[in-house]
Amino acid sequence: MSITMKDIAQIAGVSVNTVSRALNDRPEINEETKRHIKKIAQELNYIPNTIAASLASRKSKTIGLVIPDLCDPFFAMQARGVEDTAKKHGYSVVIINTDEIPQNEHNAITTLYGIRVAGIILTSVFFGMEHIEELQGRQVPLVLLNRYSRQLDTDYVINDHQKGAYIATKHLLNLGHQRIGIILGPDRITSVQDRLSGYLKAMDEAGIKLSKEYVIHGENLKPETGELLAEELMRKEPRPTAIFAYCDSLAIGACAGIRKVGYTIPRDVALVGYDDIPYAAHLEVPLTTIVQPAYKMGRTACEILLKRISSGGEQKTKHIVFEPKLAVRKSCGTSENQSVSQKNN
Amino acid sequence: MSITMKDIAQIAGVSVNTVSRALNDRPEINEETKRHIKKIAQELNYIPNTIAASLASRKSKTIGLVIPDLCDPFFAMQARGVEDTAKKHGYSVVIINTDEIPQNEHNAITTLYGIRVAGIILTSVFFGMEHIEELQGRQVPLVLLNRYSRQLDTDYVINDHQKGAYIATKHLLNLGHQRIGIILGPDRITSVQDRLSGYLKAMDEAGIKLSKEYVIHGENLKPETGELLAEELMRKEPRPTAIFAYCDSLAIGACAGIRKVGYTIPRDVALVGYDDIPYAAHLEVPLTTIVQPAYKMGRTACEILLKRISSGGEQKTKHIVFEPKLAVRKSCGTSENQSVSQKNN
DNA sequence: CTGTTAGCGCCTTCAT
DNA sequence: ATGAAGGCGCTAACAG
Repeated sequence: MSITMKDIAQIAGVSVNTVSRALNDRPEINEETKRHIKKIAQELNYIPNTIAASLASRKSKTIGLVIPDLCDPFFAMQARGVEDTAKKHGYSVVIINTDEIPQNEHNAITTLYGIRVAGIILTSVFFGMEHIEELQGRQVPLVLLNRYSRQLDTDYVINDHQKGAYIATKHLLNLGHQRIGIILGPDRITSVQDRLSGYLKAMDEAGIKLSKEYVIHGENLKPETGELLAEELMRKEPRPTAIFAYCDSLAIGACAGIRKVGYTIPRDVALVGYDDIPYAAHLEVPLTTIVQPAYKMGRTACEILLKRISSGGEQKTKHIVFEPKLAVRKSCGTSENQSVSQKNN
Repeated sequence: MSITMKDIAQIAGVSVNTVSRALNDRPEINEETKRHIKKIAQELNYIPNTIAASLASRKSKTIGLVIPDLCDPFFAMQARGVEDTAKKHGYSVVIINTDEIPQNEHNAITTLYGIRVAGIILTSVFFGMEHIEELQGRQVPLVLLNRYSRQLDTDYVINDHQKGAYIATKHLLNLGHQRIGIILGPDRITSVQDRLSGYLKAMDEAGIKLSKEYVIHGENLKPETGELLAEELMRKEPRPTAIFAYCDSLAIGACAGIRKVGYTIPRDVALVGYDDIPYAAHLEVPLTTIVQPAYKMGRTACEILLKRISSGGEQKTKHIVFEPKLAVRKSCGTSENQSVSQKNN
């Protein structure tokens, strides 16, 4: 079958163990024999069987990444941040998409534990934390990305969802809008709740009594969903003059939905997104949005995970919170047609 | 540490072997004891150690996906097609990005072989085929995605690159354009060569003597690169009246580049992309492009790979070629300002 | 420094 | 239908 240390050992006339030591650059070995063994391995095109090594050492060199949807550029960038960092440290990453479906997330964790990954990054955003407790019980190093838990003591890397939503809403308020609708993902997602709360806070501070009609949830974060939700919102009476979308993917769909029912951005309705995916700036109407450093967040999450893996779990939990920033583009109108001068809180 | 079959065996008062048979639903076992064992496993929250199983059975349940860049929506969609399909069949997928760098691709293959994946999908598009021969030598099932090899007998799933480029170029020619520039990725990528050749064929048929100045290659497929290349192209004298971009990512960058040097799409220059990523239709100027069914291609590639894995490699190689389609949008102008009536070849 | 002895957790013969 | 023995390829103690 495939060539093994045993083969090399026989050729070199040493024990398997010595081969192992040579190939793993252990200190307790003669430089000479090491070179010799390495040369033979080279010639035979030997590639070590990582899974056998994992089994024997109880140490895996792969990590798991559980993510809602790779097709969403925001998550894709985070995934790259993770993968690049993992690779740099000799780790591979198994990616599993969940489409925000709780059962999928649970299955993903089971699968990853089955492979005995060295650790898991949970980017999916299901509100239930049972899986997580289970993982903790199984001693699997874990980092939450884009979400956190108040009850559980885990590392996490997030953006300040509430603040971001607050800034976005405030921006719209400052432009003079009052009837501001919001389109969101499923209620079970923690960050959906956080961003909603930021929105509510801003509305409340502005003394605006909000109609519940203006807050609507979709089943997922895909553009198609955003389209539907925006249509629905624009058909309310009176219709909103501004919409805040939970994320850019929904916002992109919202653009289409708004257009479909005959309205124009920003003339009839202002739109703000969240994430600042690379396409936001290039849309038909460039999108005003909240910036998150997706790649960096992925990298950070991975670095923390790797640290926790190598530290054997004995270290204080880390909580990294990135600051959201507003990127003003055309989807809320230019300064000429703004009612109030824009103040970036 | 983590609970094993041995633990279950002790509790159930049977041999490890029997546990294995029960949990794997083997036929040669008493229904009664099977139920009993499964119940115990359940209660203990047992999750089998997949890697131990792999080592013993010499069968892995993970496949490798080598991809240029997850952040490119086209590849992301293909990746999802692969992942969904793999998951459905009980496989996990390890994704490795290469950024189109040959050395990265080689490393990726080594890594994947190291974890003894059941098979590999190579979406990266390096022209060298040495790695592939090596894989074949190592008997690793392999499917090429987006590229193919004439010399090597491997499965592949592609879109007809040459034809797609031909259609795109023809579209521009039919609109009356003569000075058509083309911006491409690195020359070592097979599909870059194929699309270039489709473009050249169309130009040749139209009897247009082409200045080599209008054909430019970039180092990668990122929008930033597209921006640079488009700028360069628009500064030629005389400047092109149309640009065909190797892919939508480059095209999106090209939009920015064209704008930067003071020109407007489609008034001053027409633009055609390739891939039809989800954002193409929503751009500042909706992009005319060649449609590829990315998700389906990923799914198909994965299905073929899984078939080859289960067939033990004994089956004829499969070559799937998807037909490219033109999606006409605004980036080449509306019919009013077209010089020639548009004929979709 | 190197070899020997034991596994890692599971699957695969072969017996029974 | 079940058990015992052996091994997958490697690492981890020990010896020496």
